Amino acid sequence: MNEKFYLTTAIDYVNGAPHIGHAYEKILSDVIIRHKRQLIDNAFMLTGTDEHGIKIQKTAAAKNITPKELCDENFSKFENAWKELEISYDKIIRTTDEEHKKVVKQIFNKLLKNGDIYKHSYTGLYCSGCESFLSPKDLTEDGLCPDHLKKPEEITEENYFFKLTKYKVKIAEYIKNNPGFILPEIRVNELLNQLENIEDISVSRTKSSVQWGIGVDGDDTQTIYVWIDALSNYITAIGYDINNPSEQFKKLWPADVHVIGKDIIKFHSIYWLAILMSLELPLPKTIYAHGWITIDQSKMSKSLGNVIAPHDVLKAFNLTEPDAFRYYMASAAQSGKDGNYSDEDFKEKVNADLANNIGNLLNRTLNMLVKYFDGEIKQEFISNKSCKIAIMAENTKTQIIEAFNKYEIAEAANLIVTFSDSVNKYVTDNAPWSLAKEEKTVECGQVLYNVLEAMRYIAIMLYPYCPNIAKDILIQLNENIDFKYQNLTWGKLKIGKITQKENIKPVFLRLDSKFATDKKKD
RNA sequence: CGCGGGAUGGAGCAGUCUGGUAGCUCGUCGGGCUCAUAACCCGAAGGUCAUAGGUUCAAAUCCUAUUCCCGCAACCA
Repeated sequence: MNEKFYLTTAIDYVNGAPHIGHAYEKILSDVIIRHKRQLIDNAFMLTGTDEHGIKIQKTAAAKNITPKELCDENFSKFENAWKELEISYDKIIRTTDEEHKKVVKQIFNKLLKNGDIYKHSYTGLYCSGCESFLSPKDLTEDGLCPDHLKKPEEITEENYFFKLTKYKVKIAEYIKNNPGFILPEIRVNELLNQLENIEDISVSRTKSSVQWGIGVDGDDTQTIYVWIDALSNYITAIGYDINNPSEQFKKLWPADVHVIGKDIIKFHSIYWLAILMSLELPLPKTIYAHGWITIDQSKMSKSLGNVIAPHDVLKAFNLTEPDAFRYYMASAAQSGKDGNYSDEDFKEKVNADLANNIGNLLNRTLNMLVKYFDGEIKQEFISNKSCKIAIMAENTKTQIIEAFNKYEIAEAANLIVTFSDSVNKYVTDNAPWSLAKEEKTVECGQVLYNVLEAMRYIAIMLYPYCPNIAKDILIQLNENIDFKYQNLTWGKLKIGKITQKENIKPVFLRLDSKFATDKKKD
């Protein structure tokens, strides 16, 4: 297959440790990329960390370590968190990578050469406590810095500016002519309004105020600011080079989707587009903006002290695999909207869907297969593609692919559960236990076959969310571990003796409420 | 009038763009089943869809006004 799919996540600022907000985006992205890998061979996921800037510099100074040491320390926290959550990225880029820094300098130079970057001095109110400029509306009524209660000084600084205004019209046209470029669509108008008021942006800081960053070639006084440094990661990571772009870059670019938070849409759909236009590169196909995760209905913040790390959740519920957390996160919020996390909801949702609905369905059916047929699926049990369950399975599969194309990840998860629901009902309606008693052997076997074949569909469709549970289901069905959609057609379930009593075990156990209670005591 | 989101049975939400019997999950109550992970299936109770007007044969849905909540603008994805 020649098709490719290139997904990127936002890169995280390594000024602290990862929390479930960071995790939410990575899980959504990972679910998408795993789904795409089920359909095509060349699906690539990029994630990374943003490591430059004044805040890192200051935090490091406060801890009496170098900025690089701080970045290394925090980077490994992110790396470990993603490992624990089984985020299957193909590459993780750090903006401190030598290759990245080299290409960012190239990009800056090219923009300069194009005449899109110019030097300009401006005068603003500078607070030495914040070490940054404040706008008049940031100040208190008395004209003081709200954080330091000091009067900012008026100083003049010379920086490089990028001619964003030059691309304003082209960007607006691109957004208008490409429905689906910004998802969810509700953000489009918001963005077009912002675009109206856009001005040229400063793309450097004086070295005297920010040392920790990529320097401008041939200008010792300036450090490249976040826009060009951070946004460029999407191309530098896959081998972009002004003079000699890699094969991988040629194959993957443009990105199929940039998965980002709703707060940074402007930077991606305006700033980033303008930079790409100036570089004369193709533009990304979609910018998908997810909402926030709130904790017990309030926003996660350091000051409220309600920041939760993904590891804490797994630990609190004594989970050795991330599946339940992944499932919950990916189905917590409707596409693009905010979602909420609470221990109660988490427990309720995964118990209901993964244990009671899906897990128990497999369990009850395999038990019947052992009880009535000694674990053997016989040739005469095979049903054809026109049976009710087969049609439902195929429809669900189709709908899931459609939902993923629209990045409706939670909605796709619901389709799986709804299907599993119907199969549970099918079992009750056909009561194989009664058929067995009445010695309607073939009919009973056919019902079990339909359910187990449905389970195979469920396993494969569930895989992007819950890779371990999906694998467990296939193992218990004695199937090959293969999650490609290509092989997902009705009637391919293996026949013969597939299991015995000792092999049947729950694929997901209900979360015991006492774990949550214990956690609160800590 | 800073910008944006929201208000729907006990809880959490969908439905609002494209008006036409108010829906889902969880919880509660009653029943069923007995293959299963205190599971699964069926049924019931419970909502004048924030408020007040308006348009319409018909409004949760469209229009106008009002009230309340929550984000952003300020650590934080």
